[in-house]
Amino acid sequence: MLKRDFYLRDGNIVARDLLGKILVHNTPEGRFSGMIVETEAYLGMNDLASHAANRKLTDRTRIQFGMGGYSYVYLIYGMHYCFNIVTNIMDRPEAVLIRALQPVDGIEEMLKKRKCKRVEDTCNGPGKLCTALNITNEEYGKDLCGSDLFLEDGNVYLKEEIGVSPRINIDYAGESKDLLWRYYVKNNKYVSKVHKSYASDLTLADL
DNA sequence: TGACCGATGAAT
DNA sequence: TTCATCGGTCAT
Repeated sequence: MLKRDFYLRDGNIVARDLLGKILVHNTPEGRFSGMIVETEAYLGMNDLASHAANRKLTDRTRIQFGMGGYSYVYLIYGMHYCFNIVTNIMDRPEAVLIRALQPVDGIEEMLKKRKCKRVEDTCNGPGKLCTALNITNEEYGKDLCGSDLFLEDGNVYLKEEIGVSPRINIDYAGESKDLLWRYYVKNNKYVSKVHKSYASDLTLADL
C-alpha cells in the first residue's frame, strides 16, 4: 500500500506518479480495483479551476486543507460523484481528480453496475469510475492509508508514455484554463473520451 | 431560504 | 450538440 509520504508532495508530481497505480475499494459487495490511467491536478492556492481557489474554505473543501492522502469526493451536475486524492502538506489545499481507470478486480460487477457491455466503458470518466467502484459521499474524507480505500503499486511509465493537456471542462477558469495539468497514459484505451480540441502529442518528456 | 450553477454522461 | 438533474454555495 502507498504510504503517507507519497501524498505529501506537490499535486502535479503526485498526479503524474499516480498513473499506473492501483486504486482499491474493499466494500461489503466485494473488492473493486483499477489501474489509474488519467488524472488532473487542482491546486487551490493559484488555480482558478480549483474548488478551493483562493484558499476558499467550505464544508466541501475542508478536507483539502488537511494533509495529503485523504479522499475528496463531491457530487457534480447533481448526478455524478467525482473522486479526488488530497495532496501536499497541511494547509495546502490541493487535490488530484482521478478521471479514468483500467479495471482490474470486480469487472463483472462493474459491467452490471454501469449497465454497459464493454470493459473499456466502465471506468473511462470520473463519474463512471465512481459508479463502477461504489464510491459516493460516504467515502468523503476517508484516509487512503486505511484498509478499505487505498492505493497499491502497479505499472511505472516513462515520460514519453505520459501525455499532457489542458484539463477537461474548466472553461470558466480564466487564466488557469490552459494549464497543462491533465496527465494520461498514451495509447491506453481506458482513458476517457474527450473533445478532439484536447488532442495533443505533448508528453511529459516535452515539458 | 432560495436562486444559480456545474472538475459529467448519455443520447442524438 | 443537447440536456437531464440536484447538492453545494452564497447572497439575501
